[in-house]
Amino acid sequence: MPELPEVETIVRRLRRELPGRQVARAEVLRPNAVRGSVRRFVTAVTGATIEAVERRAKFIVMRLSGRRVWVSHLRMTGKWQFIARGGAALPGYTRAVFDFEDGARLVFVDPRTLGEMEVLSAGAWRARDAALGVEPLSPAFTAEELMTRFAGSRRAIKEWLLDQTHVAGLGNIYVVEALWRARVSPRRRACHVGPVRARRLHAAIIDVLTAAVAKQGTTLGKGVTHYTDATGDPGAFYDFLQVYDREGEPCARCGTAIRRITQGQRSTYYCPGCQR
DNA sequence: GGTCCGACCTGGCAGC
DNA sequence: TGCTGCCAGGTCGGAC
Repeated sequence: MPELPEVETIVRRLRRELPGRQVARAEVLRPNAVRGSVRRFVTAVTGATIEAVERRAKFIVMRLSGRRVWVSHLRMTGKWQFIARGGAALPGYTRAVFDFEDGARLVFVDPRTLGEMEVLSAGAWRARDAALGVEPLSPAFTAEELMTRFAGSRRAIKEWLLDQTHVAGLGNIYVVEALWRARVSPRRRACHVGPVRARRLHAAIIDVLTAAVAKQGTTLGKGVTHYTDATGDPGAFYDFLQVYDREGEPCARCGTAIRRITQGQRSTYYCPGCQR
């Protein structure tokens, strides 16, 4: 599922292709791919030039001419695919198509149709941005800041880390992996994560995200619902996962069988032997 | 204000 | 082989 490393991989690919291109035609095939009025959205992107492609948390942010911002979120199964002029036909589950003046296309594909996009004013995007938490791969993300924030919450640390208003961009896979690396139990209350564990967790979050970005993210399986980047390539980080999707396998650190529990209606994988 | 939980959505897969 | 029902999970909104 697209989390920070997967979205970053897609953004890096789109950044090579999109800046400077003008949208000649926009077609929304499934209305719920757009938040709000489809007609207004199509009017806003048609004729606009993409000036920059950025990532914020799990959002893909395309800066448009006219100080507008095209924001998309892939949710579970969304994908952006760039198709060069004369390239492949539209993939299955295409939800929106954007034709550029030079014949290239940008296609939004989403089998489970939870992904969505919208065009915002620069001011509206700034407000949305301000509500998101710190970027974990930025200098602003420090162990001290993390410790201070932990102190105010009795939530389980795993659920706390998934809250995008705290640390932006983390999702289920990388939270689970970071907790394993830091030897912190996912059930421990945030306010009971002391300085030693907080520093380990801070380092583990940076390490696991950096490693996953280097491997172009994680693809869990095959099929249309699994992550691929903007050119259709899968991520290669799956083999480096230590606990996620490894229920019953021995922990690489202590040999205890990896356990799966449910927290906040989501699967959590952890080692009951060495995560405390 | 913080926390919890259902809804959204549909492909994949296990079980029968 | 075909059908049924559960599972996956990021975000939002409502309830407590």
